[in-house]
Amino acid sequence: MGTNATATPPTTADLMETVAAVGAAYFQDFAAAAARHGLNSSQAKALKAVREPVPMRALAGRLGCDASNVTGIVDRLESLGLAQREAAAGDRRVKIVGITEQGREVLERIRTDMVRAQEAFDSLDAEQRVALESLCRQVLPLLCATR
Amino acid sequence: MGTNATATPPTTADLMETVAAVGAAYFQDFAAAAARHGLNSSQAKALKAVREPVPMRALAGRLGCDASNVTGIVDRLESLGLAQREAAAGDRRVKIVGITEQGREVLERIRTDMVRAQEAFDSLDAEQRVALESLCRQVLPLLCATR
DNA sequence: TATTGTTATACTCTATAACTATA
DNA sequence: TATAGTTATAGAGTATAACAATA
Repeated sequence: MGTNATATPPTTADLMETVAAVGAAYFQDFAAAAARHGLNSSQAKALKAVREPVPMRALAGRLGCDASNVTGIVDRLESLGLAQREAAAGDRRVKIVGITEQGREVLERIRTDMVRAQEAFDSLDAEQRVALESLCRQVLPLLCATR
Repeated sequence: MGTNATATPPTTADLMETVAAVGAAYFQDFAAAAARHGLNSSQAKALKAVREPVPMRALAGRLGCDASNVTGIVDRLESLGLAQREAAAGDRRVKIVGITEQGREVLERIRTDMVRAQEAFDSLDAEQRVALESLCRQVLPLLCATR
């Protein structure tokens, strides 16, 4: 049941179409799971990003949005007890955002709440997992390269 | 240079993380390419969806948005000469949206304008393409399943 | 009476600019 | 003076509700 080397390989355009469909479906599943926990996708993405403490401004960079938005996003997480701001030692201007124990639990629940994604990737056997992970890792740096 | 069967397979959680990163990077590339052609991602997604003519309401379903938004989206495509509305034969309430020749050209240019995605998937050899396409196709129906 | 497409309207998310407090 | 975070504000995208035309 390995890869069929004789199959005609898809064109780059075909591959893009298929990968786009997977990406879109995955994101939908993610957003729905986050919503069930009272978070929109930006807030959930931020919660994921603060698993290691990070200054507000750096968080904006990670989320790819303006720094002014991060205030509201972190406000929401903090009001739910999922993240917390701490003053940075050394520079009293910066605040460092970290995840709380409760935040970690919610993050974990969101992931297990992504039922479709769970089923989809659980359906892959060990060899297929290795293959998919490896292909994604090869493709990822090229996709992220700054031009 | 085939898959390494002895590598420890990633957990489902790891796999989800990696696939999410690929999906996000791909979408960014797509949105940037669309913007270079004067379209936002919704409009570009709609242009892709009307390669086969489709009624306004059905288009809303495909885009996963409310029908009221489709009016503006198609207005934009029509004003750029990329799509056109036609009265449906048989039911004078419905309008069918189709792509124009110019629309097809723009769609093609958007794809070739996704330089990072092009490079990323061009970097895969024939065997890797077959493998990635096949894995995506296995996973996709599970990801899209209505619950 | 139900449905299609449209309009009017409100809400959410994001970006820009101005402000404060530190450096 | 420059920078981190915040606030005020405006813009874009989306959803809800009401409407006209048609079924």
